[in-house]
Amino acid sequence: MLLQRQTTSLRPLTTAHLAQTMTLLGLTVGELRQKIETELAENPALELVEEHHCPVCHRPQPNSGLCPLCSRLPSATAEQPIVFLSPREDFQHHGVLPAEDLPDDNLAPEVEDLPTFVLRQIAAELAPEDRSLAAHLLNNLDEDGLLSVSILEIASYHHVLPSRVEVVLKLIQRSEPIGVGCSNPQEALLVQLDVLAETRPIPLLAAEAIQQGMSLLSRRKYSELGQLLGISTSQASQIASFISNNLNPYPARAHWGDVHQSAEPSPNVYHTPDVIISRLNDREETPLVVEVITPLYGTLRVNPLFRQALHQAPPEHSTEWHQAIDRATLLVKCIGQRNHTIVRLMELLATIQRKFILHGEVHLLPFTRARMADELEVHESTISRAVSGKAIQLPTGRIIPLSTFFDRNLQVRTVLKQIINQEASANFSDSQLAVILKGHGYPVARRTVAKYRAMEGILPSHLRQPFKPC
DNA sequence: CTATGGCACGGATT
DNA sequence: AATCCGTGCCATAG
Repeated sequence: MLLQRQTTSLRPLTTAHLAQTMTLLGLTVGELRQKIETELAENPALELVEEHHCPVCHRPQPNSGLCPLCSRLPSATAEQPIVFLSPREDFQHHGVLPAEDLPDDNLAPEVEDLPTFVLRQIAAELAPEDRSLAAHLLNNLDEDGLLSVSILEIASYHHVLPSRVEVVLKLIQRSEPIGVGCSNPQEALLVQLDVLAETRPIPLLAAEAIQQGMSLLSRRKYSELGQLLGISTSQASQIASFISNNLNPYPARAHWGDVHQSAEPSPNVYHTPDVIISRLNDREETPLVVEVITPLYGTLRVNPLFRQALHQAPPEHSTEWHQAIDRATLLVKCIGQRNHTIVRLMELLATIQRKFILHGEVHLLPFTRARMADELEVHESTISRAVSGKAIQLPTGRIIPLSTFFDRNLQVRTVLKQIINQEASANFSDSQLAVILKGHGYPVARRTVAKYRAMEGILPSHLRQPFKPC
């Protein structure tokens, strides 16, 4: 107690304040934007200055002159990714990157919002008189693709039976992104599971796990989940990993597994991408364009006028004003630091995993955060923070967790999947698979093959269908 | 006897 | 320090 007091009083407020660093690295764009917005509202010393536009591509950017992309374009090489900060907020759910990214490219990007996207899919099966119902439903989706009104509300508004609304809703839920229009994540998962079951075997009890153990599932209490379902802990966690690999509780947020530990009231875990990677054009030998998304348009800085006015501060507000300045400086500095780290991280990642980004999971090289930390000469935890909870959009439009880049066995698992899919008549047993994998350069134990199978939801050999749909 | 799943341990990773 | 991951050994099912 006494000791604590001493240490706190030892530090003079002013310098301690400035030396401090905020933990911004671990935040996603969405979280960071919230933080900045509240800070902006509360702190008069903070100022958001208007952005400029690049004369070539008209993309908004902090400085005048050419934007980072356009200025680096001439010297771009295929191996070296172009990484820069981008204020883009308007990504598309299923988005192929809008063409505005390519200077000289005059194609207007076809912007389609989620409601129209879904409506187009179901149009054929939709009775004309139900069109307004569908429209009403689709317009009440929240940003996660979940329905924010009740069926009864809609029904009574349109003077129809709830069952009719349900029919339309079912139609919606079964279209891409599968699960849109469910009223909660749980329901969305179940619909997805159901649809998935038509094309591929799914683990037993997966549905039960979602129905009964949703809260356990999201808190990663696998042993309790196992007890609930009457199965072992490892079985439970295998089901969990299947779910997080293949299903998505927030349909509009594209493919993004990893049920995060933070419990119920934080829907922000699933979010818009923090980084978007695209290719410059369709040719093979092009540099990757990596956009690290910034939360706001414009640049954040300490208001110079406020700083000038500091001398004339009324004495009773003097310290208060100083603190405001300090806070603002700190925030600006930390945001800069955050951006810097992420940019460097992405530069290296995009270089190393170029093949993975372009050609898929088979080409993912095993690479640990520790190694990355070593290369970048930062602490391991820095990388961990930078990676965790963030999402990245690949050139294909898929959104995946950034942590996938450090998935140690994804590569082997995909190869395994391929082998099993290609297996002609006879199904390989786990030990056979182990031998084959060894031949491909992946020495794994038979026991491990079994685990990978389970993770991918592939049944044991004697239960597998001899015919592969392809 | 063969193929798999459960459990648990040790080492790597975060 | 906590967690994840690959593996070996044993039990069980077919």
